[in-house]
Amino acid sequence: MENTKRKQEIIAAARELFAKKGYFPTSMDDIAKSVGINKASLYYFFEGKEQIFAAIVEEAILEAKDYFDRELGICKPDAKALGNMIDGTISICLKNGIVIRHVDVKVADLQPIIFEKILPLLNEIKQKLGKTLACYGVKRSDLAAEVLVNAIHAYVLQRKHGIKIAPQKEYSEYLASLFIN
Amino acid sequence: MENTKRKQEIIAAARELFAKKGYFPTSMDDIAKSVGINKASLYYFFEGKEQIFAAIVEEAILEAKDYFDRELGICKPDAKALGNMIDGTISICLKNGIVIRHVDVKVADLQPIIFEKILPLLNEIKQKLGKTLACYGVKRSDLAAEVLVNAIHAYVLQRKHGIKIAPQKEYSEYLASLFIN
DNA sequence: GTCTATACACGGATAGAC
DNA sequence: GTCTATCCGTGTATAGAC
Repeated sequence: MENTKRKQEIIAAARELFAKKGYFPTSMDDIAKSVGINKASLYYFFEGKEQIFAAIVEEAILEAKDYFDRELGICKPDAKALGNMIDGTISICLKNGIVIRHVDVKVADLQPIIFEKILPLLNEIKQKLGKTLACYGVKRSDLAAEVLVNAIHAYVLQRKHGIKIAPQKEYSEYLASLFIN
Repeated sequence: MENTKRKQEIIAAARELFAKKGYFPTSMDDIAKSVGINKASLYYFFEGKEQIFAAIVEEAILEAKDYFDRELGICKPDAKALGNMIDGTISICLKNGIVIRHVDVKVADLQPIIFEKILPLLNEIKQKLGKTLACYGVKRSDLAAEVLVNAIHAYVLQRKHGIKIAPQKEYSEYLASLFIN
């Protein structure tokens, strides 16, 4: 039961490295060193690199889904509320950086199962976001949701890599203002 | 002089593969097979994998810069014109898919020179786009440019990987309508 | 220019001692 | 659980014949 702690350390270290350097450039040795154990020990907890990745994705999906289930239910036609929701979304995506990089998963040619877990979630979020926006009185809410998700996606991607970009709060509020005046 | 043709074939094949599978998962053998020659022959034209990548980036930068120098000069405050410009941008990015994935370049930990070539271009485009939008009467044109570039970025990324997303024309027009009413 | 053959490094993974 | 040692596949790159 208490090996769960080590396992969690590994997931945390790997999440950080994958998000920062990418899946392929991160070696098992990198992960091990970051945790402070020997490479071989990783295989006591996980079957392999893919399984570590899968665990990260699993965890991130649960957390993201949880957040959106809470936040996307309400309908408060208010630019400020929308701005806050966007801000929260960015924060969550920054933490679980890997989720937003779903294309990388496909590119990685890992177990397709992983990819097939993420895509439905993303679509579900888009759907819910669309409904929320519709209730906010936004026209073409389907496209609006698409744009919103994309704008967040790219923002997170750049932030993760230290590329200079607008402050999070400002960006979130501006995004909200595009859809609600 | 006429080895330029083969060189161009290699660049084209590699561009396609890098954009589709990513830099690391693409092997020199993949590229060679795609061209229809032996792996070893690649080294007659290029010093190595990084150099092929650099050549792609070089070419893409020139083409993109050329396009934007032509398109971003004019100021025609018209949603239709803006929609067309966005549409053209997406097309160019789809062709030179790799440019838009500038984060991958950083992630790849290739010659930093490459990355430093792309970032200024991207910023230049953002700048010009901002000016154009400002002249279109868009308020907060700096943030608008950021959002626009990001929305395009993510769109291209998903298209490249066959993820179902709104049709290009529709998406472009909707984006334009967000900024110009 | 293009090939075959091969050197060589790196990274994922396993065996087995402690 | 964690280690050392090692295997082995893959992929970049080179040597050298044609």
